Amino acid sequence: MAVTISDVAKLAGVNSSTVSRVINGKASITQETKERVYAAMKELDFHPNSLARSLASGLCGAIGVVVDARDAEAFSNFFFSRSLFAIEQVAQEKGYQVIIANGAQSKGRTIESLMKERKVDGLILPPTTVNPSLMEAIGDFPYVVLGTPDTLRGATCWVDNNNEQGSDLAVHHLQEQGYQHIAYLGGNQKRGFTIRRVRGYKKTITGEELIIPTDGTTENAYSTVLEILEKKDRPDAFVCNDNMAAFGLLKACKKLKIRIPSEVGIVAFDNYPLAEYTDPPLTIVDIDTGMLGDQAAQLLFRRIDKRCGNQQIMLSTNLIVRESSERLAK
Amino acid sequence: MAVTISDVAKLAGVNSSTVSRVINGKASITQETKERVYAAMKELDFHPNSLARSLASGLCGAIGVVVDARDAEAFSNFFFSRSLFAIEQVAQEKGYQVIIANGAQSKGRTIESLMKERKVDGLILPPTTVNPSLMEAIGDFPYVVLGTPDTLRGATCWVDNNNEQGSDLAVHHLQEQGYQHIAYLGGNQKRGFTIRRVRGYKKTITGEELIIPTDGTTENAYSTVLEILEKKDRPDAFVCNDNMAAFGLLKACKKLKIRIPSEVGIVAFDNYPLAEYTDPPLTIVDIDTGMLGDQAAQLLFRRIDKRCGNQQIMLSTNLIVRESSERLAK
DNA sequence: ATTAGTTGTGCAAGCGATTGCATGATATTG
DNA sequence: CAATATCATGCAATCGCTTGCACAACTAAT
Repeated sequence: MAVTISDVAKLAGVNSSTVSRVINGKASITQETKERVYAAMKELDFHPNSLARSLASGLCGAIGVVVDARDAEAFSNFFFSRSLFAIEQVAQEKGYQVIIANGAQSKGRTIESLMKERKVDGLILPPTTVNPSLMEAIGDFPYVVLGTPDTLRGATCWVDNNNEQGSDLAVHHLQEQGYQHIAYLGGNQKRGFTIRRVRGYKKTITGEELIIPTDGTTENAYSTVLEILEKKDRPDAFVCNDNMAAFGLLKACKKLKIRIPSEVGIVAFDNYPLAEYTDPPLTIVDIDTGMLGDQAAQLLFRRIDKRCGNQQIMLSTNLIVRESSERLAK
Repeated sequence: MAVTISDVAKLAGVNSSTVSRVINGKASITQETKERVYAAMKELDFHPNSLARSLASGLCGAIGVVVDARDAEAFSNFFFSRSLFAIEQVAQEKGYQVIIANGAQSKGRTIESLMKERKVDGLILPPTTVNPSLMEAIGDFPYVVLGTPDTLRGATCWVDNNNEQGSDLAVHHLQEQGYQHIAYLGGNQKRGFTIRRVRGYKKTITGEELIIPTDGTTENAYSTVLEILEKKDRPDAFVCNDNMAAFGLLKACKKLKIRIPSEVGIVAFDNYPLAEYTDPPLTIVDIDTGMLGDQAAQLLFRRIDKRCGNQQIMLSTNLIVRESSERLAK
């Protein structure tokens, strides 16, 4: 058996509750007693059993991050992994563990189990899981949605990048650079963030609207856009829903020997490491997923500590201007 | 307070130990009793407190995945995230949680805490953390290293892709395609897997050896290889340590108008989603990170169930032949 | 010197399950 | 039909820690 708190107590010549108090830095304990306890802990190589602690204290010291990943692709999505890194960092500072769980196959049962079986003190959820029945089950359990839910926007607690504003930034920039006919390329038009980006595009655009959906792959973007570029009245600029679409577009332009940025300008959402190294480098609406994760985790801990209720945090996006859209000399 | 096992027992008119046995499917319980208990559980919306369970049973129902990530980049590394996806899947089937922890800043303290504070029943570790003192601390606690440790290869438990064999595959293929002067491009020459890949390259190569280290970025690979390609006696083929190096190489060839695969052949390790869409598409030594995670998790659970001791599992790699190395007509 | 207020520590009752042992009720066997 | 084995269930200890309450010792105020 492992070393317990009473072993330490015995060795230090005190009661186990005193040891507990020393561990948790509670109440007033004589410096001398403290030192005796610490010495005993060190001598016995004592590590408190976190399960027993949690059971007694009612706090489990873990938060859950739920993903909605049908395949490895979605999971390795760098959006997710960067947020996760940030979340883990915040949790570590707080002395919390991070539990990840894929909720894709389970229709809310993953979330329920994490919560009701007392495995976590709080949850970070993907927007796709939000629905009225889940929210009812959650009750006042601390959670934060990472992204804007499609329903219950006002009644839930979430952190998101401002996708509308991102499109606005992109379109404005392209207009300033003198592009006239700006199209929106890519994205599953059913997903919330795409809808919001398209909405921002529509709101800001002055000329003719053109929305070109894709299935999310580079290949599909390539073939789809190829046709469009061959037309006479082709757009002279594109806002791309993601880097995949942009890569496809780059390839199509290369194929047709269309020069970038002089003939066609490109701005893309998301900042893949590779976006900097394409030819030419891509102008990007930077979605700072690290910050997103950080903010979500901070907010979650505030809720766990009962220091706030539902909140909606919208982070603004930044434009990183690179060659793909710089038609005007600086 | 939450619903407890004794509430259920009371409602079902049985003892709490009976309820416990029903939950755990233990011993022989009358069908009728079982049904009464199930009904009571449903009526009260009972969820067993996993903390109390773990404390009593001695099993925590979680495994830990330790990462060694200094920055978000390393963390979002798709190698890691794909493995993680697979690990989570295996764990979920077993009813286990997955705890992730970044051990980068803590010099083994993360691992020690996870293990000794009874937070997990087993650990999946990165090869970089392996050293004699850690192994001593671990003792016979179940763990699996994901990758080959640089030290203690024979005395630890790990799962890895066969990097040497991967290089062998690559070089052989290039030789078959008639390339004569094959160079090895990229990689931090201090990292274990790079060393093993280079070893495989050296072993299989017949002509002149040429090893070109890079700092891992596309940019560095580009500038480094540009110089080399301008020389007269440049290599006519490259084995790239990773996709980043290959992207840099592609860019350099394009710049110098060197045709691929007729003038220069390329094979690269790792299978980024993008590798299929480059121009030309890259021939790849496929590192199946999903399988790696799957095998590691399976092995870990075997160890947790005490069904095996240290084991070393080496998965062989596959070559995915695409245009970048196909000089001969098929 | 008496009273009141701190302070440091011990006692013991939880937290919510699991599980070995005991027991009474059935089933099996000669 | 007595004796034995098997089955279904209850009792109570246990897992290792936290924490409210009690209390003695000491300080400060009147």
